[in-house]
Amino acid sequence: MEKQFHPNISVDCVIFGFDFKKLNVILVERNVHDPVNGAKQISDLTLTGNHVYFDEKLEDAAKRILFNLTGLSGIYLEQFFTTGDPERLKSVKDQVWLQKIGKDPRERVVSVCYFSLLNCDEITLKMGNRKIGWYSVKEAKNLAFDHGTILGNAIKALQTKLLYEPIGFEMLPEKFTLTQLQKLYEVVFDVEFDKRNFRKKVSKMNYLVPLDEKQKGVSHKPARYYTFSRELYEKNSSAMFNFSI
Amino acid sequence: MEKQFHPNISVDCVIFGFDFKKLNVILVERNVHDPVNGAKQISDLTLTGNHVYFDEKLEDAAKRILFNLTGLSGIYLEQFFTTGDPERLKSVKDQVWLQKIGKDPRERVVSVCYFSLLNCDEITLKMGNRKIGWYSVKEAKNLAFDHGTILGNAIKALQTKLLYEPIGFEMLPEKFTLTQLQKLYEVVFDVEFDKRNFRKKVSKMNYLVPLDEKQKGVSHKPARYYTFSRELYEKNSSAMFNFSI
DNA sequence: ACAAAAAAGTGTGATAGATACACTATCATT
DNA sequence: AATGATAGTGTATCTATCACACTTTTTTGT
Repeated sequence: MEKQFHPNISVDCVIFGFDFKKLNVILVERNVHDPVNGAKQISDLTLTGNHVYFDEKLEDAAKRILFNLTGLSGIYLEQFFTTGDPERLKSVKDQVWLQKIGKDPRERVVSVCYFSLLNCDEITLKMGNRKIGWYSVKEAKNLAFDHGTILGNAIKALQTKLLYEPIGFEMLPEKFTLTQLQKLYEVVFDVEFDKRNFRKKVSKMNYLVPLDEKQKGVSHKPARYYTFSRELYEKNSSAMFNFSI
Repeated sequence: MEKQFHPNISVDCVIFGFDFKKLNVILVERNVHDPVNGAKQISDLTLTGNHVYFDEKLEDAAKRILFNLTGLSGIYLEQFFTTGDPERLKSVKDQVWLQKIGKDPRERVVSVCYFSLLNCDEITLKMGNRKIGWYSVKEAKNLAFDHGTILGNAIKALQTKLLYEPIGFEMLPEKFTLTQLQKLYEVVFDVEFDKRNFRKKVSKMNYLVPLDEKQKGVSHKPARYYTFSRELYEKNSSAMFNFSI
């Protein structure tokens, strides 16, 4: 027996990535062409999401979406918001689209939203026949459905979480430089920090471990690599992570 | 035509209240007696909640629940969590209960959870034939369904929110003393503050307005009343609320 | 080999916020 | 008039934050 999707329950994933320059999010193209003259009826972007199977946990559905997209498991995942008002899929465009992909456009769908964190460079994305890719969050405008609202909430949730917990490292490679770490905080909060003060601050975080290894092949003084030790972090749980800005 | 509940979508409300001594939450008794010998089969407590109507927004359902309970509208309300795993209502007790109240126990129900804030003393609670009342959050153990998890998440959400936004006042009367405000923060975070340092801190919040009015009928030096001015708070939005502890 | 370009890396002084700590003032009750 | 209860207040130390500029190390181009 084929697994069945629940018609009323879906999961959307806001997948953030950092490319050392800006904060990005994975979006998927949504295109509908007029069957007669071939003109574009809809051409915009959606978050990644899917309905849940009848016997599937919400978080497992989010993991499934992430795995199908990236081939990775164990990705950082956090539920942050749920949208489910009766009219959220009722715009003309959205109704046309739902028809096209074979969903009943009359159904009310509650979508439980998760954000997750990736290092942009470490993955290749794939998804059937729709184009998928990284987009700067600053340029991600006019999304389909209520996905603009979801993305806005996701960014706020990411900021709040980043103040209290050391999750920024999820968007960096295993080894990273302090400048990269600083840039990460700068793009998430849309501020700039003074280099010396930033380093003074993170130098108190003893779970940020300097390595005996430096950048190679850069045309300037190579920076030292650091790594995040979750073990050390959890040991000194008294030394709460607090990244007030 | 009678309004119909959506069988798969519900809302639960975690209603916090402060009685100047401890943090409380509204809970409802859930009793089932054996139809033959009258012995108690189930006797525990649930949060307040209900399914949403087909054409009802999630937040409107939460407002409806609050209004039916307290007769009040305009109560502070914040979505914080959604629970919807397939087995969340599948324990024997929960299945018996769902049968009793006329729900299909096989349906999967996603519950979108809101917390709201009240001043305990200002309301009288009512709800059909089930007993309802305030319970100390510290004593709220062994709740029905997955309501223990929901309550735990609600407390964390309340703490996080309370660090960033001036919502504590929602749990106080219009006029309150600084000692009452201090006690509120102490019970929510389960810490103790030094009186002088606490007052030094809040004295910088110019939206906390001292009144020309003091406590009456207390058998000790009467305390000055203060009030929270949302207007002043929003004017000086640059002076971000930040209650780091 | 040398100069230029690019980012890494480093210290100090000033200000603001956090912490620890103890006594006096004012009311009601007896 | 004395007691009990809570309100209300100041100072000294420590820690964190902020503003700010120059030297070091590497590659690249000549």
